[in-house]
Amino acid sequence: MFIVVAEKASVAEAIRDALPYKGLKVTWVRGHVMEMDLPMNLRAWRLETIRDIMGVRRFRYRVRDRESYSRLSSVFSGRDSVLVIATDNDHEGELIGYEILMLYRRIKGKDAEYYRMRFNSTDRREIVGAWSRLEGSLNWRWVGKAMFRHKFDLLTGAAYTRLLTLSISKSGGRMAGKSTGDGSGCSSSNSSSRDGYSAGSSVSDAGTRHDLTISTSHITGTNTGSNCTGSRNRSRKRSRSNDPMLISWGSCQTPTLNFIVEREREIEQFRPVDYWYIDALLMYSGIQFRARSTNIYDEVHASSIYESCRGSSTALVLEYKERAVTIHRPLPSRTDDVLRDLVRITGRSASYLLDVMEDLYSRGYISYPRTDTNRYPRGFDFSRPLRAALDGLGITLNPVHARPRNGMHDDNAHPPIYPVSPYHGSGIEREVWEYIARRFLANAYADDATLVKQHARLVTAEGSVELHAEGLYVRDEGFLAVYRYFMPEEHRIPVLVTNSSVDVEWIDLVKDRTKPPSRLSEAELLEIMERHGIGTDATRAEFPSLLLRRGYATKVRSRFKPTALGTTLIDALNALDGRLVNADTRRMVEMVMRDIEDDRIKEDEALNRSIELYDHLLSLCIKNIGAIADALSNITIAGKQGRR
DNA sequence: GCAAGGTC
Repeated sequence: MFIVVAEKASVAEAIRDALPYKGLKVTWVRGHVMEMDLPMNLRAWRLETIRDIMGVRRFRYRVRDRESYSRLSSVFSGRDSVLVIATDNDHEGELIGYEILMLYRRIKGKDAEYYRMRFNSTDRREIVGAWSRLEGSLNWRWVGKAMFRHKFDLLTGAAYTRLLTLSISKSGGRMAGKSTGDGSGCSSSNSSSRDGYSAGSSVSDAGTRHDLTISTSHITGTNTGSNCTGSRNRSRKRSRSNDPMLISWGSCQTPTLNFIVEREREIEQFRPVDYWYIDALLMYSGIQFRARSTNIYDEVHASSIYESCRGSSTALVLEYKERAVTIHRPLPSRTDDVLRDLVRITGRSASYLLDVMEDLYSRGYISYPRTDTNRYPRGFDFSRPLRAALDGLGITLNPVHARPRNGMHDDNAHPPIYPVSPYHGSGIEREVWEYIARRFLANAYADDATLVKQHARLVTAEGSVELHAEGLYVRDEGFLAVYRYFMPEEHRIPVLVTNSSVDVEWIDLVKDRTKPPSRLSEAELLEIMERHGIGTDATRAEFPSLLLRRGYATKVRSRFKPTALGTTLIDALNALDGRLVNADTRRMVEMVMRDIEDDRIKEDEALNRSIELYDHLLSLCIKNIGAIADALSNITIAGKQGRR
């Protein structure tokens, strides 16, 4: 009996439909089954043990999804069961597969046979194809790189967060206290005989060893609380008023906050400058159009120029030019590009929109929504997405071959997002589906658009002041016909002839001043995060919301403004070492992950080397913690009073 | 009570 385990229920269902065979049982988990945590002796938050965190190399692997864990346990206990790992085809899916394998081999023995099934969509043929080419092993380099990231982020995140949080509570900034002890039902009050089982060496393949200790106390214990695995609750959490103040640090959240603080600094330091320009309304063969001079930064000079030309009733055309500009059709849909556009189009937050995509995916309307790929694989079958898009949009198209414009990104795990079946519903789901369908058509079945930019240079009859007029119109609509989201606004000027004369309707002197850059919108923040490799396509959307919950930033007219707490935190850390706040940490993590994947370094050595630097920076923080804590405490106490 | 990564 093959036991096929998918990463989520919706995929399990698709597999069951595609492979309706006897002797095949499909079940599922819900993302990670296990969660990495610090060993028990470091459970308590204490300043004295913070340095020890960085030295941890044996991790506790806790069961986080008890329901999946016990369901799998009982299925694996069947006498002739053989595991087929059907988690997502990416490194995090590989790690989830490893978690499943650990459990399987605890039951079946350390050499028990298993298979890995790889597919990139829940499309029936894709699944049938994957079943026909099962692999005999996990990709251990993928497991290793995912494991490295988990460990690095846990050690650094826990150490810095505890240091910052504990030191401000020491210096009097602590909020109304919640006990940090047990009583939650989540502790290991029931010590099972299997507690402390070490899985490290028993499931290593291909020379890969992972020092893990499985704690089974959650499974066998009498825990009824749901908050042990409550990631759902976490994201709903709004108020911090009853929590002890938490000052968190993380390789993704801190650089994201830093982007917001940096922008605020630019705005604060901005000094506006006054300038003037000549503005004119002109007319040529019955068509009105605007023209203006370049900016003049001196008031006296501007006035004299204006005085010299204000009596003009005509202007002379010095030059008229048209320039064709090609607007390329969009690339295949990657999560990041799609979210950024949809945030602009719908005004909803990226994390919400990703939920909507997840929902459309699980109901079979679009392909897997978390992808970093914007090129189609060789042999990709466009016919079904095409039918889905045309049907769902009510468009007819003469049969033509797909000729997608491909990008350069490939995560080697998922194809771009494409429509799988027509969605005829309404509301935000429809908006999202429609965007994906339209983008699919625009990319693979439409031409680039051609715009024409017009530029005219004129000179006033009196004073000889040079004026410029700009125009824009669409020559070939191309993909814009099906993808109207960011349609350029047409504003034509008449086609002018050199040396001809145009009428001046009025002429004016306008005063203006240079403006500071605006605060970051969510779309801009996401774009910057992506450019710096902060987060993944699946998680990036979460961080802006997290910063709001932590009280590091607020949203003012849908743009991000750092709070005093956020600014103080960044300033204090940045003063010690820029690497504590900028995107370097993440860049390093990404690089090391690539090295592990390409077998240039082993996971344990990668961890030692990377932690070394952040251990050094930690001791720097500890040396200076007095000043950091004072600055933060002043803010948090003031902030607390301010909220009352 | 920590991170970031999955999914719900």
